[in-house]
Amino acid sequence: MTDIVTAALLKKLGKISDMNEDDIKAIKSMPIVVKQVPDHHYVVRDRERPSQCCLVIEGYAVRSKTTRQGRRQILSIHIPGDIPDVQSLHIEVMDHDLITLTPAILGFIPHIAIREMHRTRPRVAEIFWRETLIDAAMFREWIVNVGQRQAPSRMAHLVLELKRRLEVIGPVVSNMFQLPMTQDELGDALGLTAVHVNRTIKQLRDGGLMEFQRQTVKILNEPKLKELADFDELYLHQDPSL
DNA sequence: TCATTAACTGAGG
DNA sequence: CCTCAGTTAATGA
Repeated sequence: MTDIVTAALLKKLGKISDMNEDDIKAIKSMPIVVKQVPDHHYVVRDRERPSQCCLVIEGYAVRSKTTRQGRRQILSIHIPGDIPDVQSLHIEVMDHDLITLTPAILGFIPHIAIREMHRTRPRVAEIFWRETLIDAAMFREWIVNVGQRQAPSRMAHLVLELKRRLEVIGPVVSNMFQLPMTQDELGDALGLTAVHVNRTIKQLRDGGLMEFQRQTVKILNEPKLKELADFDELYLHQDPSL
């Protein structure tokens, strides 16, 4: 398996933990089936019982849930290096959907292989544990965001979180990065209507805080944006020594 | 199809 | 009375 498949994953895990060479070797030697999928492709659906986990190698994906009335809540945004459905390893039935935002390259890893790696390399199991708990911390922050913050803070928070996470794996250049979501999709993530998302983006732009054009975010005034967002990156736990 | 903007509305502080 | 956010509608890219 070429290293590009696990490159982003290893960068991220290296950031949140101290791995040794054997841990890295074990992760690199997992049997991974790589597939290309189109944008807005359902990778796994609510109620399905996958026998493998999905590693995002290239592209973006979201986890979401849709109510009977057809209203969708986007629960999390996933970037290369993420294993969004790692919970399926120990919870058989999916309770939400996993959908690509962009054309994506995904790696599928059989549950059996991950379980075996966890048995032979307990340290890797601990690192996956830590990663999963950080995932939970991000959900807590997401709840606070959607439940208690006003629209401009919500938007600013989402943008800053994504920037921090993307920086670990690479693609943030001169304060710019890809946010491949329509304003309607951002609304589903933030609990706002698309019209209000548009108003909010305009407000942030007029305030000189950030720009959002053709799926690209440019952060113009990060200190002000952080203050507005009430952004404290502790919850990302990217530095294991803290 | 998606983004933009205005006008209006109601809830709630 | 003011702020925030949803709805509707018109317009443009």
